[in-house]
Order: sequence, then C-alpha cells, then structure tokens
Amino acid sequence: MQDPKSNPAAGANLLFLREAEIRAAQDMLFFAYRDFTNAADVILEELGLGRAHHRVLHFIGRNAGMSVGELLAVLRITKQSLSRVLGALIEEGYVAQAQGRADRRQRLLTLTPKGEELERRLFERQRERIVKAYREAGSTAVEGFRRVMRGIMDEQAHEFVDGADGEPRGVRHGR
Amino acid sequence: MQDPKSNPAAGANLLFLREAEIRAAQDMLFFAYRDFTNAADVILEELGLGRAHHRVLHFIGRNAGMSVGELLAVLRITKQSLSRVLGALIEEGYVAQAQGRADRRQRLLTLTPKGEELERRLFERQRERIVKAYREAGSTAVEGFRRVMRGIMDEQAHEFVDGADGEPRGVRHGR
DNA sequence: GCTTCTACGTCAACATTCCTGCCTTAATTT
DNA sequence: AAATTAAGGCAGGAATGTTGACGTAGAAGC
Repeated sequence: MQDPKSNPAAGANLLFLREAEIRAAQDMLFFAYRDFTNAADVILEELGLGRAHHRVLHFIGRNAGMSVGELLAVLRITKQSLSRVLGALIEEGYVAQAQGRADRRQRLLTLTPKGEELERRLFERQRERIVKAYREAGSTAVEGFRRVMRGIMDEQAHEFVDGADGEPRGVRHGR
Repeated sequence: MQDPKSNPAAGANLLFLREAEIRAAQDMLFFAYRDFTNAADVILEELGLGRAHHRVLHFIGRNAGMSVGELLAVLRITKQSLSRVLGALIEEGYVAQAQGRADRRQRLLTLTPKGEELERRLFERQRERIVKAYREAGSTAVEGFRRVMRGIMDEQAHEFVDGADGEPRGVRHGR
C-alpha cells in the first residue's frame, strides 16, 4: 500500500482495512473457539462424554445451585436437548439435584465431588492455553481482550460472567 | 492467594492469571462465539442453510481458490462431513469448482457472484457486532484482543489468518 | 379455595452435523 | 510400472440439536 497522504481515496482505503480487520476477527473467533474447546476433548472421549456434557459441567461449576431454567437460558438449547446430557451426568454421579428451598418446583444443580474433580481436569487443559496466551500477551492486552469480548457478547451475558462463582470483583449479582 | 507484596515473583503483575480470570475467559469464549455465530442465523434459516454452510462460504471467500484438502484442514472435519455441505452449496450455485492448473487432481474452490452476495449479507450481520465491540473498546484494546486470540489459537492457524485474501499487512503467505 | 401459571420431566419424531471404514478414479510422484 | 495423493462416494451410525404434546407438582392470583 502506498503513502496514505498521497492517496486521494484515503477513506476507501480505511474502509478496506477495517473490513480486513473484521474478517480477521471472524477467523480468530473460529480458530480460538475450535482449538480452545478441542483442548479438553481427549479427556472427554476417554469417558464417553461430549462437548455438550463439558458445557453443562462448566456452567454448573461456575454457578453452583443454579436452576434448570437458568442453565437452559445460558446454554440457549431446549429442555429436551439438555435432558439427555444432564440426565447422563446425574446418572453417572457428576451432578446432583436438590429441591429449591424458596421455590420447591426448582431443581438446583450442583457438582458432586466426582463432578468437581472431572471439571477441574477439563479446566486444567483449557487453562494451559489461556494462561499461555495471557502471559505472552501481557496484562494490557488481556484487559483489551476482555473489553472486546464483552462487546461481542449479548449484554445479558455480562451479568453472568461477572456474577458467577469466584467473584471476580467481590460482588454477587444483584438479580 | 496471599498478599502480593509477599510474592517474590512480582505477583501483582500476574493477577490476570488468577483462576477466576481464566474461568471468566472460558465464559467469554463461549458467549462471544455463541452470540457471534447466532447473528447470521436468521438469514441462513431463510435459505435452509446451516452454520456448517456458513463456515464453508466464509473460508472459501477468505481464501479464494483453495483446494478441498486445504478447506478440510481448516475446518478440521472429515471429507464426508464436508461433502454434504459443499455439495449443497455447489448444487445451489453458491460455490464453483475448477480443476487445479499445477495439480489437476485438485478442485479449487471459489464463490460464485451469488455466493459472494450471500457471504456478504452474512458478513454484514456479524460485522455489526465486531464493529460495535471494537469501537467501544478502542484501538489499544483491539490490539490486545488480537494478541490474546492469536495466543489461544494453534500456531498453524496464524498463517491462515495472516495470509487470507484481504491482505491485512500487504504480504501474501510465503508458504 | 379454585383456577391459572410456572418449573420440570418425558415421550415421539426428526434435522443437522459430525464420525469411521471401505472403495474407486484420476493424476502425480517415485 | 508401482506407489502415493486428491477427491469423491457409499453404508452405517453417533452426538447434539429441534418441535410439539402431555403430565405433575408447586406457586401465584383472584
């Protein structure tokens, strides 16, 4: 590309660059997600579980005591899809259900010790990748990553990321 | 974790490696990917296409003239999985095949004008999200996002992101 | 208290996307 | 000429998702 000052169509050039950047972002989201999720696949396969099971374990671990309805809203799948996967996890003793105190219709979900142990093993694999990326990129880049990722997600999901167990900023979700 | 001052390894700088931060990254990757891909679903559904078709359109558009084998390597799916999706796209006139010049066994894939038009429509939906996120986060954050995302992906994928059509940095992939 | 709504579970049937294993053809490489 | 590679196809099956309908228990409204 030539000197921007000598380019009469500087605007078009900027638009072009912007589009190339956006397309690169598409690529990166695909590859990052592909390789990040793949990191845990070896362990899952040994146990005859799939990625759907991993997602359920992850989110119950992240938000212990969540209801089935909340889990459905986070995963954005139907009750029927969840039931197969969740049923298997309960059957095999990874997840426990408890009747809600305030609302006894609810089934509050938690990981059993066995479930926590598996979730941790899966987490460690993915953790390696994130830690490597974070360390190489540095804290400023990590803050930028966080800001952009939040911008890509639906607003609704911000609440979940902030309010999940682990309390990133010492504040529990207000609602 | 204990008092950062008592940590000889400059702990304060590495706070972004705490477990809570890594878990938040897991969440964000899930939500960002979920909502980003979802952006194009309305259009796809109208045409009776799925996300697999979108991915194929995207990558052929990104790398016009790529071979079937290259596409398989990028998507990391089997020939059989691709053949159904790719076959449909060719059948409906979104994608064209041409015999390779150097290697006539290869089928080089390109988007037809119809395919380009659809890819652009799908792109525009996703573009909105990225542009919004980039704008809100600022250029420093975007650079950080890029660095972290690259760190999460397999090395192998860097080449593709850099070398895809659109020439982000005016350099065609050397190999 | 009775009716209505809600949370959850389940059955049946099906769509999409992915997989493995095996075989064929044509073209390139050795 | 023989081996390898690129692409395609067939048979069969697994994982994950969907819709629609129905039942039960508990909460909420009148």
